[in-house]
Amino acid sequence: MSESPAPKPAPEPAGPAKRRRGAARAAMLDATLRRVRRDGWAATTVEAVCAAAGVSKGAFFHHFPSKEALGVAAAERWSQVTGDLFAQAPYHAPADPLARVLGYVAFRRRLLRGAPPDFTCFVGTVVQEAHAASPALRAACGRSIFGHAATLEADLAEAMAARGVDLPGGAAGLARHTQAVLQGAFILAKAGGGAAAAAESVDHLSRYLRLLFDAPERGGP
Amino acid sequence: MSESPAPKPAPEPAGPAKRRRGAARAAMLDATLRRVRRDGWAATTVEAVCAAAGVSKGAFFHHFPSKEALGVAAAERWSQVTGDLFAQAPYHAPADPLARVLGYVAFRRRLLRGAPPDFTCFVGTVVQEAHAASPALRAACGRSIFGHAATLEADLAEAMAARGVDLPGGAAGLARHTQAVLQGAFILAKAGGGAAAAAESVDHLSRYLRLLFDAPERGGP
DNA sequence: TGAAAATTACCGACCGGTTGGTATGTTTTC
DNA sequence: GAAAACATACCAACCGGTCGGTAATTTTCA
Repeated sequence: MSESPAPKPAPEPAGPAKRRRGAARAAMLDATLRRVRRDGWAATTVEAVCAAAGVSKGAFFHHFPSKEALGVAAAERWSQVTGDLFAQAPYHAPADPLARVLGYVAFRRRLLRGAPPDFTCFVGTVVQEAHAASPALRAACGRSIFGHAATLEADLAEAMAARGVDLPGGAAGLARHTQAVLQGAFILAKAGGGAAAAAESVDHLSRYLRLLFDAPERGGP
Repeated sequence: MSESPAPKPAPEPAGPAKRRRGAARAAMLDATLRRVRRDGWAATTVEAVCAAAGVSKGAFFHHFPSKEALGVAAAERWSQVTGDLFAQAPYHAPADPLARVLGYVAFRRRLLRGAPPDFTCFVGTVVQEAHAASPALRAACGRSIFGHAATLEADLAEAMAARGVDLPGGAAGLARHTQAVLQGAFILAKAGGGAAAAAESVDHLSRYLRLLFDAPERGGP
């Protein structure tokens, strides 16, 4: 999936202060999410993760067999954190499925504030760097992105059925497209456009959906 | 900008065979484009570039003061190679500006074949990895992406004027959105969707443009 | 014109810092 | 008291970058 606010303003003490047993793993995961979104996957060293999490290198390799395994675990945590965020978001309330879909896009749009590290997607960042070198990481990121897309499918399918809209790729294909627009928006933001450039694209996505569902007779290519 | 076929099936002899003087620099640039599209920026070492180009490390640092400088030069070469490709493409022929715009999208769609390294964008890949660490690289990639977007602006503006379409971001904003969709399509391809997932999104982009220009009264948000 | 001079192109060994990973010891918790 | 949860010290490989040197090319000027 993509994007979210800080996955929790956890205390994260700089030193190995007193912490609940087993908290080290979670601290390393959170540090990984934050660091990678800022610096990228390759530029995030395990020592940097350890320092940010306030643990030693020995602790790191006690919990994770390799940096790659850390990435897979972090991608799964990303899926969970963002999954919760979107599950609890208010856009599910409307009875009209189209309103729920547009509410989702508006919710995403509202998250686009601050600098790229604040709103860009962990798994989107990682998959671009690691897709060739690490099948396991690629798969974990793919599950996150396509899994999140799948959460939109039901609402989209319902809206399409209600308004008689038919598309070549179906609701699933349209759901994937929403994620492509978001991921591309993040790239433009990183290329210098900032949150404004990303928001612009999300606005176009919203407009596309409204055109699509207001004028179902103007179907596919 | 984004994407293209192989930037030239140059001979690129593996060894330091007889070559025209000064060809080393071009060979290194081409090797960089190919390697980075396959492995990413950080995973592409200067020694790998040298090996692929059939030159020594000494030659590399004779032509480029640093790896970062190589990246900037490669981004500029990417702009030039892809600029030529699109300038010579046939989609400029139609008299109707909307036909030219849709021709561009169809042309991009046709390029989506093979594996991600064959159709993804060099500067899009680099900027995601290097935007935080290297302002110079970020700027070079930004120029490439936004510069390519600007080549669509005139046709879009003409089409909008001809059909009475008005949008918040104007023709420039819509041009940037096309690039966001393409960049996002590449991410989905790398996440496991392959060329098919990318093509699906480009189809949605084409549909958006057709809806937008066929129904100008259904304007912005 | 032609050879000396200067510049450019290129080579490959080497260096110092970094990085992922390991081996081993110590503390904490059940 | 044993096992899990840490910490410390260390290592080998790697990577960007440097350096002294050589060959080819171009420029200079008698």
